[in-house]
Amino acid sequence: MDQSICPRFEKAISILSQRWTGLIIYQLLSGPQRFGTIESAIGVSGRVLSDRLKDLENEGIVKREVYPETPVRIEYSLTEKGSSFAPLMKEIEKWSQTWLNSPEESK
Amino acid sequence: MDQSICPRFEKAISILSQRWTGLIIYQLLSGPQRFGTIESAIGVSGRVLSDRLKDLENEGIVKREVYPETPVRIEYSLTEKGSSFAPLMKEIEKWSQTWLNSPEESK
DNA sequence: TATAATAACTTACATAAAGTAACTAAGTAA
DNA sequence: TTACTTAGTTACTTTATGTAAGTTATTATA
Repeated sequence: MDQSICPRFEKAISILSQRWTGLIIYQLLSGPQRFGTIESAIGVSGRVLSDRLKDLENEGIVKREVYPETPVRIEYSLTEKGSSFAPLMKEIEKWSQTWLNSPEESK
Repeated sequence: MDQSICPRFEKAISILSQRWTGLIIYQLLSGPQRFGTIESAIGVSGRVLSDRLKDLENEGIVKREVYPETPVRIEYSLTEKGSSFAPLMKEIEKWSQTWLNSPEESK
């Protein structure tokens, strides 16, 4: 199959091209948040959000913290590795503002 | 569902988070290429590559040109809009080189 | 005591997206 | 007439995602 694409680059792309991961990271860039907040902010289903957060935790991008209040509060936040996506997100924002005009016409 | 994410940003993310589109754009950044070349370079199936190229053409990101040689040669290339992904790709590369170390351990 | 509320998930099931491999079309060449 | 090549498409299988109900733990309320 491939013979020339850098495996690190491919890995990075595979993270970003998995549905929802980009938005989850973007969302967490605005600070630690709970499961339900992320869910309703980006419109992902709980089933998939649960999967993604586990994946991102395994990648060392997201950190999960439990606060034993009542009811329990669990907060997800970005690690340093996760926060390092900020410039990338800025680039996406920049691209979108330069090249995407009417938000309507995109169906 | 969501109430605060910029629709342009969301659209950009939705392009990038669709499987294969990032790699297809990246691949085309090295110049115009034929269907079969892209297919084997990134390891995507023809069925999906066909879909994606149509989508990207509709988005104005990719251009399709027919050369009636024998057998016919069809070349896909990036439009200006497509080429403008270059800085974004550079950021992904940069991120991957900073944060992804051993290409093995990522299974 | 029993019922209800809340957050964070999980499970079972249905639909959509992607992979695989065989097939088609057009234009030669053997 | 058969075969070759590129660029797809089609039929079918597997995987990913969506939907909605259920689970667990803890506390409040009737």
